[in-house]
Amino acid sequence: MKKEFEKAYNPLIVEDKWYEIWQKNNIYASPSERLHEPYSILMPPPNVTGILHFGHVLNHTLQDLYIRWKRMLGYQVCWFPGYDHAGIATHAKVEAMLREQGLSRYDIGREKFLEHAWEWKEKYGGIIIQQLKKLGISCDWNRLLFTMDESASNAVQQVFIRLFDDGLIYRGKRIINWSPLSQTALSDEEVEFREVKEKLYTLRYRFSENNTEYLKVATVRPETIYGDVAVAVNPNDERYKQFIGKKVIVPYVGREVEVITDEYADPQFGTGCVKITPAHDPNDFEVGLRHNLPQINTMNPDGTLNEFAGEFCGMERFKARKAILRKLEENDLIEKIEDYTHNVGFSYRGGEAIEPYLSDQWFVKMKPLAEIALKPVQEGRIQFHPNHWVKTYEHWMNNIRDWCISRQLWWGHRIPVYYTEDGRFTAATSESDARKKLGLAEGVNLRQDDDVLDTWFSSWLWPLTTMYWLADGKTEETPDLNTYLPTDLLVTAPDIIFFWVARMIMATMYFKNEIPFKNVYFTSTIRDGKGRKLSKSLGNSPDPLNIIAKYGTDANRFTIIYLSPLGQDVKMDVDVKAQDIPSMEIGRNFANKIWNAGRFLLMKLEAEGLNDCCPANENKMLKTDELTFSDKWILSRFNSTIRNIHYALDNYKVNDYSKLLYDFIWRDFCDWYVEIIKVQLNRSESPAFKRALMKHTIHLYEQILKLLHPIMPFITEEIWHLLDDRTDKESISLQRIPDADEKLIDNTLEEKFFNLQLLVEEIRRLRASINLSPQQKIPVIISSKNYEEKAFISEEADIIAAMANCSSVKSELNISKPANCLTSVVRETEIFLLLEGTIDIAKEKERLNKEKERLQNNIISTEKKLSNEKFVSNASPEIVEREREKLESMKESLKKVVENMESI
RNA sequence: GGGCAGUUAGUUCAGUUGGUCUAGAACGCCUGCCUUACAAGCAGGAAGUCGGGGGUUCGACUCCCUCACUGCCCA
Repeated sequence: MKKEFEKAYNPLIVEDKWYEIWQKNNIYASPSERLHEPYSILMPPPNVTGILHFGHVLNHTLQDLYIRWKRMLGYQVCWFPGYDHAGIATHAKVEAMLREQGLSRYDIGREKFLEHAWEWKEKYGGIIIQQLKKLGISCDWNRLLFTMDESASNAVQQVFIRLFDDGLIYRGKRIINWSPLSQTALSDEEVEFREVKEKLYTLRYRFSENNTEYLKVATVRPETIYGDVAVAVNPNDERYKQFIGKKVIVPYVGREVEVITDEYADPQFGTGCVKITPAHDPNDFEVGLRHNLPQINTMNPDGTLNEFAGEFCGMERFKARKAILRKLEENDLIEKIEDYTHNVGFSYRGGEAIEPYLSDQWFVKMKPLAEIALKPVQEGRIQFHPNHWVKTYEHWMNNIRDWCISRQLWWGHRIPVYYTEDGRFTAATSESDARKKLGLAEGVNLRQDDDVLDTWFSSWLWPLTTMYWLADGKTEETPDLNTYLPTDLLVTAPDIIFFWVARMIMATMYFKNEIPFKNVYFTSTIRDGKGRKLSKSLGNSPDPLNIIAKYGTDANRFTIIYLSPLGQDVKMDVDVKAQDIPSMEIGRNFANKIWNAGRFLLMKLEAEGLNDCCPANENKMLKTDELTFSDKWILSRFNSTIRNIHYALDNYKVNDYSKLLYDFIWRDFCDWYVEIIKVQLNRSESPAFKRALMKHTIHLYEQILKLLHPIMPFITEEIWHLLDDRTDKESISLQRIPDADEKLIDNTLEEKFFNLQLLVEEIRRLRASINLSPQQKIPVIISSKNYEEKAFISEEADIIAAMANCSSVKSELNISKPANCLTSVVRETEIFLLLEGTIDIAKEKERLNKEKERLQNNIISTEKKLSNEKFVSNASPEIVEREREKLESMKESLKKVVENMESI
């Protein structure tokens, strides 16, 4: 036997070895020119600061599964990898590094800061890419794209200029989501809302003309009172009609403001009076615009109050809230304090509470883009899996708001807008280009916008930049675009449907009038045993690399697919302390099973001296007329499995794919067929036949490996090489995956084999009922109901004997029960287990009685059904006929059971 | 408040257009086995009134209504 076949499969060495060989031979490189039918996938670019988590494992396994499957189907596949520059996250890392040296970014300046950022990226930025390689993925690493690469940056700049020139990008003073921690604006999608328990303070706004009277105004943010410019009531609120137009004093602040009416004031909320603070609340901002109110910004970018907040200037916002409340309290300006639960926005990156903040920012006008992006999804040109995400997508598109794209950072694509000293501006590729657009003379001084673009402003171009669109800022058509756009599949977590999926559709539709991808697969969310999302902050996520080291990549890949049904979350027990996920044993044990099946086949070939025998018949397979019943059965099962696998993958039921393979390999192939070929080898005297049978089985096994390869690439590659003399340049991943041969699928034959399995299992059950040890082999007589079955049983007697551990299996036609035996009836066929010693009559009677009762109950319910005229007339004839046959068969079986009971 | 999922053995899930479904599998559990590929294994077993209620139908896990609970998304 080949020494490589250890008793247990050890994935560690095998996996590293093959990934290196694949890389060395560059077998997953994809040409730009169209040679065959293409199939492409865009890898969602991981964040450059990121590290591998289980979401990546699932996501990349799915993508690799499809890429490998399609590659083996003969498509020209291309999987585009890359990573993004993660503006805020990277910026924060570099600033933290500087802080350690006692420096701020302003101390060293923009240029030096960027040098540091690039250094950081080179040093730590590749970690996630290296980790992804551990997953065995077959993307084309030659195409690795970073969003800040020159080619992608050129496209980003062009896109900004074009959208600006088309009037789809504008600059404006708006309330945006401000991150005090990162000191930058965020888009709406980067804000996460969470329920927070706070207090609702009802404050007293005294009337100017009569300061013993006051309006009660409820607020959760008393620290913003310095920005109050009005108090609003609903125009229909009878309670306050008399106060409209009157002046009130902002408590403690002392500013006199007017009572105005606006629909925004909700009579149901609080007292029905609401303070209006246009610079600190998006709704108030709108109210302010409607009523021409001033906007008083009382906060600094770092979240401290500014000089407009009087004595609280410089105080952090939440500390200021407490301090202001104390003052209000002292001055008897608080009416009441209630518990109040509401949603508060938090930064997606930094996690701190978002500040609605008034500032100048750049926006993309989304309405026109949403319209063109909605169409292909509604028309089905882009399909979502599971489909129900379409509704979420539609809702977002129909209620879309403009996208804030400017970020007050240095790391990222700098906004290509140039300003004159007198405030004119345009978007351009360079200063001189800008001068031309503005009609200015060569020497005129210009200043470029300081801000950079949202990282997603580069990610939304992913379908284009990965294919070198506008790589030089000019070239529209590229070979890659011709070959691979639209791509076929996008696999992504559902939480970035708006961030990314929707916007890629917008960009690709707008700039290319083409869909970016045909299918979007939304992955499951991975949760721990308690149903909590795996996350760093909860500390419930083991490092996937540790789990891989323990169980192997293939095992991880298989298990995670096996456990993740389409559209539902995956729950796995995790043990972070031990860095363990016990359910990974499913995949590991399965890999070991596959391994040992291969080990057995090669051992058998060698042990029987078959590998050297009959050189003339080197490649001889079994001829059709040499196939036994069992050989035909496994071929039938195999081909229907292939058919079902292709169907499952075509319909994104990856979970079914893994289960089909698991069941077929473990149950049909290993438990039954491999055991049966042992019998078939034993009963033959002909080495030539034996060799042909082994060739046949090994060929079948090899085909199984191919079907398995997309999900377990390493073990299949390893075994495929052990089965034959193959060079490292050859790879199972480049082989053709088998197609189902419908001619070999025979349901009648499978049904017949199923009956044989029932007989074997019933004999085993009889043996177990009297605790026979495996050493005690007992003779069995099977009494068939007809001649055809009797012949079949004698034909397969040796297989039944081997599978059910009998000393002999004798086939008879309708004989009556011999003395001293255990009996059972399986679908009218009787089994007699001949015993030497005495049998436990009471126990046996009890067992048979149970069976009798079961049959009787079934007979009664079936008779009831058949005596129901409405059933007979309404149900389809086949159903009625089936019920009749069932009834007859059960009656016959019952008769035999009763007879056997009586003759004990 | 609006929308979308889901609720089936101890656990995680299958269950295709309603009729071999008196509901399957895997893991776990119990029993017996180191049977010449595999103890990471083999054989056997126990375990569910399919979330509650109502309806349609000859027939409902499956279709409709309603309620409850869980999760997600958006206000």
